[in-house]
Amino acid sequence: MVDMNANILVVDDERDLLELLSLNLSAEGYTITTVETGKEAISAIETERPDLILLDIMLEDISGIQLTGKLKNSPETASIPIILLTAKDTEMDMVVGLSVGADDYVTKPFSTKVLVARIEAVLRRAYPDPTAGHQVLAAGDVRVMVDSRRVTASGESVNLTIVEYEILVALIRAGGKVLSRDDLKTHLGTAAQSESGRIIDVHVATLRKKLGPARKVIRTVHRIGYRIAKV
Amino acid sequence: MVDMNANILVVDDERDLLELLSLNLSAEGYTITTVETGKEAISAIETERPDLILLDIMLEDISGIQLTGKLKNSPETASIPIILLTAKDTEMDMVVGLSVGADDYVTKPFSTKVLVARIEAVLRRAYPDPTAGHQVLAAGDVRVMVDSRRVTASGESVNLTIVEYEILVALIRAGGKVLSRDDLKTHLGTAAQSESGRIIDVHVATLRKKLGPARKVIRTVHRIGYRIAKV
DNA sequence: AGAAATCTTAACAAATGCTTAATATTACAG
DNA sequence: CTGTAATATTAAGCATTTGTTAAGATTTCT
Repeated sequence: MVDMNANILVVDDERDLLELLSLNLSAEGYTITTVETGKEAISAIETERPDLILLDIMLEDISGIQLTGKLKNSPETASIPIILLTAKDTEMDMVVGLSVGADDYVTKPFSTKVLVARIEAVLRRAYPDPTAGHQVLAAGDVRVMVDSRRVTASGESVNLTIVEYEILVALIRAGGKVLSRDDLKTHLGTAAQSESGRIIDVHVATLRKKLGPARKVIRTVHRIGYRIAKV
Repeated sequence: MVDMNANILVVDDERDLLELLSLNLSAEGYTITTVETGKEAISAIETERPDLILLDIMLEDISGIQLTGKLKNSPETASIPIILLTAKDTEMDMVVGLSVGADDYVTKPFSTKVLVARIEAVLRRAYPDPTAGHQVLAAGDVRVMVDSRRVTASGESVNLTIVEYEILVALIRAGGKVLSRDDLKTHLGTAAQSESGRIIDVHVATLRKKLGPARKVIRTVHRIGYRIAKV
């Protein structure tokens, strides 16, 4: 379970259903907030910051689909998963709902068991286990996401070429140890020939340029090579 | 198991077989109703509303095939799955039976084990697990409804070929991790052969074209492969 | 079997980035 | 402080990689 205490907002204009859900979902360990109209929902989202929204497709003041579109188009709320509650006979609406950005739907009537299963599936998808973490290399303000080969410097995303990337990773993995230009060439596979000398210098130059202010993590060691600054 | 307590109607004019099935299937946890004629079957279907019908192809008053056609043509009964029981020497009939709408067939004589396996397979197909949920994959403005294999880009429905779809899903499931062209070929099963490399490029091109403005969710990683932008 | 859709191959155009070379700047010895 | 060697930077040519298109091969559907 991702978050046993997920904060769920239920939006529906049937009081009976609200009461029922409130009771059953609380019993499952969720924190429930209920509102009856789209307007109330919007303000509740701001104040409660729910982890998940259960949204009836038919509300009094606005359609659940419109509200979904609205929420999914706003950067602050786009990441909040939404499960639509629909009647069986509104399958068309449901398809539209999904294409507008809803994460799942459940047709009424539904059992608590089914609903809880869906809720957990959606939560699991929306909030992946952070402990499963992807490998991240870091040096100073520079971070390297190994899986996706993405690099950030001072929080900014940076686009490195394969050579620049390999040089950076080799240096960080060396953990402060000095790597000679030949060492680096070896890491690049281009090692064997090691003909002309200035290649690495050029790549380091472009790498530093792209790193911007964070460039200081790459230190030159005169007559020896390069190393990562441990700070 | 979808429904351990499925209600099964057995229609056959051999009493011995009825008794045998009744015994064995009850032991497997199913609720069994048995009748000997087509006429009885029709009234039993109305009163019992069975989840599955085991139907002998040769009855006294009506052929199992005719009955199948009748049931599959009536809206109220069309969704009830039917397994035909046939003798080995009536293979022709069996083919006709399937074309009329039967869901499966078993040739006599059969073991309980085989029959139960078929029953469960058919039930699983007819009554999918409601807790399985309707998974939706998302990346930027691209959404994939896994159930229906439908894809939308910027809200517009998009028609993808199998290969394009598989590439898209593989990339999204990778969650931003870079997939090499070989990785993608593996996902397509076309991995082993197909030496020349440009295939994936072409499919990615057509995929991007179809995605329109949302094409930017597929990023090229030079010399490595492709990945999904986590926008 | 014929038609339509899809997959694959091949070719060329465009872009990317590696490398070279030429020039500017910095580090270090004396 | 000055000269020399080492390093940094920049720009441009060239090779590789990728994007795209169209035609042929294959599969699928009717």
